[in-house]
Amino acid sequence: MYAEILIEYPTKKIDKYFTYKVPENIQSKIKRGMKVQVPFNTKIINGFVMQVMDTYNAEYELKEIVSLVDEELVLTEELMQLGLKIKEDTLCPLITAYQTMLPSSLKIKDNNTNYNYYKTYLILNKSKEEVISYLDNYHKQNLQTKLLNDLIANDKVNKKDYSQAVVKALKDKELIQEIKEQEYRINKVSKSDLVKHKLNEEQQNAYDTIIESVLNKQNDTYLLEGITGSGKTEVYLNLIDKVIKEGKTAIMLVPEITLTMQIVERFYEWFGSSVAIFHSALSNGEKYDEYLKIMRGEVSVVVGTRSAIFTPLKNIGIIIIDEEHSDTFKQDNMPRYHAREIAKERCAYHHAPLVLGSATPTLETRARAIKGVYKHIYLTKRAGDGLLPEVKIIDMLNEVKKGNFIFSEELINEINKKLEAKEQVIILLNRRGYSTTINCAYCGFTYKCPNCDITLTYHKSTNNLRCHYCGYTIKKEDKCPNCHENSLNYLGMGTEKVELELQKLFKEARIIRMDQDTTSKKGSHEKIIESFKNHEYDILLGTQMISKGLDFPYVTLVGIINADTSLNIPDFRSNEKTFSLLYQASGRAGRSSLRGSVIIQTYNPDNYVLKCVQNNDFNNFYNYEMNIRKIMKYPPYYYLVGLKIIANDYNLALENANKIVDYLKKHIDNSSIVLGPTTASLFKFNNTYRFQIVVKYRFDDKLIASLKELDAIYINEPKVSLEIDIDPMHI
DNA sequence: AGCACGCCGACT
DNA sequence: GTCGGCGTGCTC
Repeated sequence: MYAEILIEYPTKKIDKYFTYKVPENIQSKIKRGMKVQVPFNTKIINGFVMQVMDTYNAEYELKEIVSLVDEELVLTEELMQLGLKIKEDTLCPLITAYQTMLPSSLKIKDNNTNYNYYKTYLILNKSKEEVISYLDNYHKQNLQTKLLNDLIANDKVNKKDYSQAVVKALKDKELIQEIKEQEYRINKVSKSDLVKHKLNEEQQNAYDTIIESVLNKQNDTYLLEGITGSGKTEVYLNLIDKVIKEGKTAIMLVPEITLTMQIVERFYEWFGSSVAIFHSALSNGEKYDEYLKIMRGEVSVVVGTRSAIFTPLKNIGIIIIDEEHSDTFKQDNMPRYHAREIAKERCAYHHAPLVLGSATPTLETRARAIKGVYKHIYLTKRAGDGLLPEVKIIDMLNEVKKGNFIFSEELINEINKKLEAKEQVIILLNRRGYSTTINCAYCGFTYKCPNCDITLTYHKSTNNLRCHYCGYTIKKEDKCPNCHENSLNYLGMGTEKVELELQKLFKEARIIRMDQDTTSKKGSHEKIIESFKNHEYDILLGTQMISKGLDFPYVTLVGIINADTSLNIPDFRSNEKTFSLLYQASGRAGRSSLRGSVIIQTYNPDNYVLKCVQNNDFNNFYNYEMNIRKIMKYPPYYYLVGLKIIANDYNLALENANKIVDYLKKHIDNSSIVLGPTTASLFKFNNTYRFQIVVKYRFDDKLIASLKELDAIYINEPKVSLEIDIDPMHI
């Protein structure tokens, strides 16, 4: 008997199967998808069984498999096939695809840690009658008596509840013994007095439509487009409830669990121990446990982030992706997969519907829904009595003239009012883009590429501005070309500075800040959110992380400082991102019966994106932005591929980048557009130089083959590496 | 990926 | 004369 083995090394150079002999003692157990140990070159390493064969024509002596690593862990046939698909779609080594499906504790690589978690219990070693008669003759009222009585009443007790000495004494008397039981680290039970909100008409309608697909085993994709606060979660909960009652399972993906703890709690309340959660903030042991529960078929629902899409649930009845526009669903290292695409595959396999939920879906998704590829369901009303907030746009140009650089008069007045009324305020400060962009402190002017409509990136060494899509370059002037002020070196402001300023203006206010610095510790997210929710603070100041999914009933004002910064990020999606960010942030205001208001400060008060946010008008924004995408040939009208050429030597990188451009232009369809090479957004990083090429295409059956060809060439190129990102989220 | 083999330079 | 630099090639 022989087996084809996929080796653990995640490199394209050995992305193939190696054949081994199967020794007698494991022949009856070995199966496709199992983890084995094999001798490889000079070492013993792990690998996956890809195929078991009775005969094999070897040209030389084959080595033997050493052992099976884990008989319980078998990658299901579904996932085995999914791995091939991922390799095909993202051009990664096959083993990398399988590795990402497994929690790190189970990955195919050397680690022999036993993640099983045991709890030690004490049980009686003699019959209850014997112990009772012992106690009758033993009159001391001490801890030993207490423990024995406890055991008579409860059969088993937790060892940790009693001291080592007491346990030892009774063990020596041979009255008790210890037992170990495997325990899951996370144990939740459902709430018995659960309040289930009655669905409103729209929600009920959405539910009825989608559940039809579940019951008829139809592989439909739905876009559930619901305004903030329209109660999408309630629809999900009801759908999943029904799916479970049908004896099936469900996966629900969320962008970031820490920010979505409120939703997870709802899931625990409904489904208790039938829920497994899965995300990166879990410890390895916790992940191992949750994975084990899923593998053993002990749970029906998995709630988690991107990687949860690979959990080995059987008989999936529905997959839901909440906040489908979030870019966390695309992995930005190998394999560069998008959870939405994986979800489609899995739903097709299980004949189950996929639900994409968002208030601001990506244009790609919405375009498909409008074309009828996806089924489009709207939720247009807030679930409670809440009204959508009133949005005001403040022209910061006027404020700067008055000397207000950070807070406008209007915002200060409104904050004061809210503080007096004992209501809460959220201040959102836009993070600056990672690239160096230049804008004018007085009028907000930014340099844009005339060809790509992308903000230009500043290069200090050459004092010029460059488009990192097409390479367009312009010299930086001293004076702003728009308002002619000498004010072009404006460098935004950080959350800390704003916090200081805020504290100065509102001396009595209790302010809490939430950004990268204050949330680095595990659990700090939840702490900040919890304490703000409990009204221990009046003002929450933070970056984008405060804009998503949170529900604070007493927040009635959201202030957005510097709405422009995200518009200026050099990315074709920056309008979309800005709309979504501001719209989501606005949605934090007035979620209960109190009417909320939103103040947006900007240097571009007439900007279309902001106007659409003001009118809560996603539809209008969509039409406007689709038009730009069409003219500029961006998704969803064109597909994109991003190529990065990385080398330690500037000239080597550039030469190869040029070669690749030539190669592509020669080999791919001439309806496709090749842009670049140009410096990548992180041009010089870690002493390596990065150049970038962007391909825009509509229909090109030669492209993928060419990319594979290039990929194969650069595998054997030691000094230059090539990274290909098909369907990138940003370039 | 990891490791052995191999062919060149400056040292106990 | 040897130790060790890393470039090259192979792994069932």
